[in-house]
Amino acid sequence: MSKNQLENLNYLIVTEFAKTLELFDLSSSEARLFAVLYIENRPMKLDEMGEKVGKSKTSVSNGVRSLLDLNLVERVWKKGERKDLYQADEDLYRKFMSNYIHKWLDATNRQKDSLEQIEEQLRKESLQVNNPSLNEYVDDLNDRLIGMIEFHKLIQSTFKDIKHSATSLNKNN
Amino acid sequence: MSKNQLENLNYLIVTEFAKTLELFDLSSSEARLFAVLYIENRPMKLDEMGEKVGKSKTSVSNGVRSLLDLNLVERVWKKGERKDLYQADEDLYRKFMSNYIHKWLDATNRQKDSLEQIEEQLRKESLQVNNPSLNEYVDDLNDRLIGMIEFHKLIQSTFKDIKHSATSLNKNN
DNA sequence: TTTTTCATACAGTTTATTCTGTACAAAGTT
DNA sequence: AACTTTGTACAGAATAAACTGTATGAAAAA
Repeated sequence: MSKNQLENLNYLIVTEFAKTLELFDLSSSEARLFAVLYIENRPMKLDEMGEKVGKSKTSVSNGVRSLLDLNLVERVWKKGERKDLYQADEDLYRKFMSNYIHKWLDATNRQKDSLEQIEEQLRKESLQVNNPSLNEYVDDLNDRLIGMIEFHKLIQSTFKDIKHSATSLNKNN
Repeated sequence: MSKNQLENLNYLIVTEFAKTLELFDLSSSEARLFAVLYIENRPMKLDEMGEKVGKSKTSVSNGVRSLLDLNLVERVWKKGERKDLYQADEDLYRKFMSNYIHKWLDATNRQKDSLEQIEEQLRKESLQVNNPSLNEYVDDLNDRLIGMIEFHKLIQSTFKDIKHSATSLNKNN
């Protein structure tokens, strides 16, 4: 097997892996960048990454910062090295999955709160409605609100389950 | 409470609900469109929806078709009505969650297969490598591949758990 | 201190996505 | 058959996202 063939395989792997990472709401560039960092398995410089993903240094700099913000990549210090070095977190599952679950739980919690607040407001003000057709409209609206809130609760309970399943999986490793 | 105030609440609810729906990979327009259909709780015509979401008929037509493709909305027939009528599926949780879970399972399965295929290819061809430095590279690459495949397995096992949890939730309703 | 090397802010460009208006074909009405 | 009404294909406009090259300031090297 030639070096060329190996580089080809490397390229394929990066491409496939990046597709999976996009499912976690990374942009395609971010996904590819992380995939490269992960497969190289060593601290890399901006220009090295730029070379590998075929993007400008500015672009890679932005990408790396996103990944840093998401806690998927860390900056590494090496004696006598002037350029910044970055490397991918090893623990794929924990980083990606738990990030993801928390994102869902946060978001649905926030939105459920908003809806419940609206529900309360609706309940309060509906007492002052005498017009029968308006009253009916309020009731309908309230039904729908309840449906939505229930939906949010179900999502949350599902993701809480995942959360537990996820942490127990981690324990077994 | 005035009719105007109610419309205002309605607007707020749609906005909040749409945010949640975007988490399921709907575009913001699709999300808003579904939210409107759901809150109205009745079959709606294209122009009515266009009015409510403030978009052109063409735009709504495209949006509705996307939602139809995703099985989130259905076309409804009504006697003596020339225009098409569409309404939102009632069962939010089942439609959105199970769609979503299957999407994950499908995608990760496909990508895991690709990676395993590459792994096999690597294993076969690596037997013909004599150059020591290339050999090391092959081993490193293989390690990384194994890490990725493991990652995919963990994701799958997590989503299979959710799938069960989700279906049991449904039984209790 | 001067010079070099680096990361990133910024502005402008390219590319991709979303939306609109017109046009047309299919179906309904007269 | 002639005329309306309706949904959507299509092409172009508007908007948003991603990328690039230049410029700048901070830090290291000379």
